[in-house]
Amino acid sequence: MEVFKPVPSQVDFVAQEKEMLKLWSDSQIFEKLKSLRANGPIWSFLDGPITANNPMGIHHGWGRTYKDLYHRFKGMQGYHTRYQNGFDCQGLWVEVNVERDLGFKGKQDIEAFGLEKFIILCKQRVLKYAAIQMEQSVRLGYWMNWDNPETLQKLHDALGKNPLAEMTIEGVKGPVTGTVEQLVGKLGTPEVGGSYFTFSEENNYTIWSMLKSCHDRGWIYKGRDVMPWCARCGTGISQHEIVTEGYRELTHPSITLRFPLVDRPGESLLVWTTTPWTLSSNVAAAVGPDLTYAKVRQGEEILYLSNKTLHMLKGDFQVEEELLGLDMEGWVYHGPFDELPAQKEHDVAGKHRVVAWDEVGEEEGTGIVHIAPGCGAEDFELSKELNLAVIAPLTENGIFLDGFDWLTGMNVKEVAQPIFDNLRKKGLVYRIEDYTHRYPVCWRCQEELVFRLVDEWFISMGAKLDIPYEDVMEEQKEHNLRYQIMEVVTSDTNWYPSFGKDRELDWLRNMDDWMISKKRYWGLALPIWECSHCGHFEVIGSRDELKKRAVAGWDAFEGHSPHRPFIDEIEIECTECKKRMKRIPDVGNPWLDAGIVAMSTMRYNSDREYWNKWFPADLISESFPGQFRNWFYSLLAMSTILERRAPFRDVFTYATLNAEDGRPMHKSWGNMVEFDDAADSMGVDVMRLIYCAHRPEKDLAFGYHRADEVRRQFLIPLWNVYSFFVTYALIDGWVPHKERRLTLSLLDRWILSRMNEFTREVTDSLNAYEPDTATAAIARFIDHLSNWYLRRSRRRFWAESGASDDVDADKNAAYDTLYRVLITLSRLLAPFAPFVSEAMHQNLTQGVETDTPESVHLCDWPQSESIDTKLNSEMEFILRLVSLGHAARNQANCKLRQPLSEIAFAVTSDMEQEVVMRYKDVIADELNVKEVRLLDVTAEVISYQLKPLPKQLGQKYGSRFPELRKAILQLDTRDASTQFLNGNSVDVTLNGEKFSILPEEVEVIVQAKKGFSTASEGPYLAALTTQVTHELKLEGLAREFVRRVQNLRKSADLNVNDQIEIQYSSSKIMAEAVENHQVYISEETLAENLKQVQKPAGKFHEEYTFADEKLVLAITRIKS
RNA sequence: GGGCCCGUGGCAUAGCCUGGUUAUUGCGCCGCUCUGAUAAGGCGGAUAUCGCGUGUUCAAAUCACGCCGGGCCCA
Repeated sequence: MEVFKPVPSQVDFVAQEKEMLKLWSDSQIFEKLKSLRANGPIWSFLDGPITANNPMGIHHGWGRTYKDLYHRFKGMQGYHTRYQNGFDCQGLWVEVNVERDLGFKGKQDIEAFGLEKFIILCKQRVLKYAAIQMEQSVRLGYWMNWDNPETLQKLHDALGKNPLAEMTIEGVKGPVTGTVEQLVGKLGTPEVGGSYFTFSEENNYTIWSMLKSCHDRGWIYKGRDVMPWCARCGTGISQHEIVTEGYRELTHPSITLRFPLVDRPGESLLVWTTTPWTLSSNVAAAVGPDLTYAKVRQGEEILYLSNKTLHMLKGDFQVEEELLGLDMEGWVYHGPFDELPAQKEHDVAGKHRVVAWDEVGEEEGTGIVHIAPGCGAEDFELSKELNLAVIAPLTENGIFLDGFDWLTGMNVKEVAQPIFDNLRKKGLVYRIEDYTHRYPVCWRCQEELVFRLVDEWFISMGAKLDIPYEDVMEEQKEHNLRYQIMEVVTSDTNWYPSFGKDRELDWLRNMDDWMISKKRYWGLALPIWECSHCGHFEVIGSRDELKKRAVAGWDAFEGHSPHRPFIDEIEIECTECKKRMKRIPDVGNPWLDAGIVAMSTMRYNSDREYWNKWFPADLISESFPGQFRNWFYSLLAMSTILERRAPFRDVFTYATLNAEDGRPMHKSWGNMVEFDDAADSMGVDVMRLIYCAHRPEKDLAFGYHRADEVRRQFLIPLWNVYSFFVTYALIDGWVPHKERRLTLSLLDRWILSRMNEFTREVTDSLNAYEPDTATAAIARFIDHLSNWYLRRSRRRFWAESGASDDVDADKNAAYDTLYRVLITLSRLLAPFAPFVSEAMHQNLTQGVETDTPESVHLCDWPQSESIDTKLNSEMEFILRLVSLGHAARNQANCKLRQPLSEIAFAVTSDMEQEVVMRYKDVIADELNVKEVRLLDVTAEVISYQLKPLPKQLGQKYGSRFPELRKAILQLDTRDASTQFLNGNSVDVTLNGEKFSILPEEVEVIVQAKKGFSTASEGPYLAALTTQVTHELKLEGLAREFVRRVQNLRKSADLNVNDQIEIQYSSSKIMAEAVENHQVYISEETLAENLKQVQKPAGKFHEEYTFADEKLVLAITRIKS
């Protein structure tokens, strides 16, 4: 009976991953993990919702790997966790895609299509992509309480047919029945289970209660402001969305034009703008009160502009006079569009005046700024200060309103040229030229934004006090949300990397009030009812409250989710004037949806006991771009509003994923890697290891080359150690035994001690949120295991069983050690590379040890047992010396296969000498030398060099170090070196003062005399004797012979225990070598027969020429 | 203009908190080499004024200040 299944050295990792997925699903491993840990301590993770709008990208894999890494780590440590993924469902990004699918151009198309149908399509899109992302996540090995994708598909289809039809789906504790729309709204609830969806009723109504809580404190208000506006989407873009990704480098025609002065005929202000459409609404021109302006003559006319912008004038000019901006204040000019009815209506025509404004600069333009308060945010601010008229020219679709004569009905995008023509006719144009600048665009549809005067709804963040946070008094915080949030961040949260906290606090310090409304369709229905009669508004905090207050429309709404259009039917009575109030048509900012989840998904309003158990989250994790002002912010804001507590304890953040060339991934640049492709060609273990090995705060260059590196570094050596183990265990019929009385070798004891050290490193690094450090420790350990422990232990596994008790005992110790290491390694690796570790676990334990869990992921996290630090550092030291030995061989150009008589080492202390001698067998084997000894530092050293160690001496003697150093270098080198090497101090006299220099304060660098090939590093020297005697040469040739046979065996694809017959013919010395080492060769190659013949014959045949020797070989398998 | 991060061979990176005179590792390149687990591995070589400047110090990649450049975030 075979215990282990044979493990070939080559494996299809991707196919194996798919087998493991099947195993997990067939055996319900994840379900078993959850029941296993059901009574464990709580570890609360809160997932940041992924937008369910497209298939998952490769960058999502990064974050999801971290999330899964920590879930599995904590799971193995015994923690009970919620495993709830989240989908972000509501908002403009879903709408934009649905519009695109339908070929819509703007809001009118949606209105014409019908809101009811449109909203259903939005919900369907979310369900469709949520199902796709789930399947991708499962492929990644991400263990969460996933919904059944088929159920989502069923809901998707049913929603399209009849949202009010009855339906039954499988819930957590049995079937759940309701209308399709109700069931969709219940996704993620305790009843239905699975991922949370931000469009759920629970989520929406919890936001309502939060908004009500704000309103109770007077923090909700309707503001009139000039906002960046997307005319295509027909909505304002809030400060939270516009920054960074909302700007593009664009070129527009800019115009410089004259504003003729009323009381100064022939004289004009010179004004510059990049947005000619705003000239229609000009009311003033601003000058910097302290700037110097020039009165300039050009031909017949007089122009005014600031001194530092004179370079923009074309042609000759004479400065006639200089004056301060202050002097110009109050001048009146003719506006460029005084003839428009809107200008007359606002009583500005002919009354435009010059105003003083500190913000005016001279970097661009003319130092005189055209002011249109209805078209610019700063202009609007200024208008409030100076009581200027506000002319708002555009509809929400960017069309000129009535009152603009020939402009009325034109699109803002198309008016630049007609306006230039018009101004040219009026003789106002001075110059028109292209200008490139950063201009805001809609972050979703890329349309250029305009600034538009709108009514929007805000949550007041509280005044910005111009003092450091530490100086804000308790009573100032009391009514100030800004400082309350800063307070919870400061006292209750830890950020990894730590600078995240500073970034968040910086955002909080500077942010404006939170604009929560959007003039769109698909999203949270803001629960604000407003009286058109008296202007009073109320915020409704729950469905029940709404039902009580409803005086109309409830029947139409009943049975529907709280979304448009049905929610809009409901009217309530105004408490002030008793008239009917209607809901404002706006929907909510989507960060309300994502930010409430620390409350909603933890059942804040439905099961307070549960909430108390799971809130706050122990960990949240997302990438930095955007999240400091978005999700982190909204989570903090809402939790502070409701509880004045932080919603999480630790935040683990990471940077941005780029393509391998370091640039962002872009379909058209050909550097895009799709998640599904990567999963199926590099494999997800490799993908996960790329992520885990990377420093989180640095941008990650992701690609297939990196994947190859990672596979080579981790999976291949790991797999081959495992394959080696299984191969020989099967040959020997070795199985693990509970009862172990082992005589461990030095190497066994070392690798076990290293394993414990490594266990501690991985555990500590994960606890410190340094998965990259943990992964580096894994790489180091695999390297030690494969390239040292196993390479130096292989022979023990080949020894023939039954030869002697000692040999059997040693072999058993080797098997047992390697087995234990592989078992522990598979567990430590499980959170990082869950598939390959599971494959190893399955084969190594199932059917072998009855009490081993059926999956590696059900195992307990390994504990670090005794670490023999002395042993570990000794071996570190030996590895250094061995490396020097290899270098010495390389120096002599002497291949390792050629045995040499001896190697001698120079080291720095008695202790090190003792270590070398204790490890001489290992060193001799590795370096293929007959003898390992210490260099005789008096007889065999040709030169000495003293190197005073600055660290020791500098710290001890401070500023006297340079002189002391000089004095040491002036000592008799040979004499002093010998003293130091013998462990004695040497006295140095400096200005009559005596200093005793200790041996550990000086490095002695020695050079061996002729006859050795040497390599050195600092004070360490490896000196190799390179003479090759005839005997050694024969031995080397015998090894050459063996090597050739082994290559033949390998290319013949023989099993490692197949017996063979060898026939050979060769030159004379080679023949002598074979004869002298017949036994050795036969043993090494498993040769029953070794025959010298004229013409070697056999199944596998090869001729070699090397050095001066010729060899013809043939081998035949004779039995297996 | 403000906050945060970063600048190290051709490229990518470690070290910086806690200063020590020969700066880590990987990729790529060249040479050598090992292998009855290894699609690998090992040894060596070429390639770095550690962004620039000033200061602190016996000593600066490391600490401080200023500047330059890049990134993220804000104005």
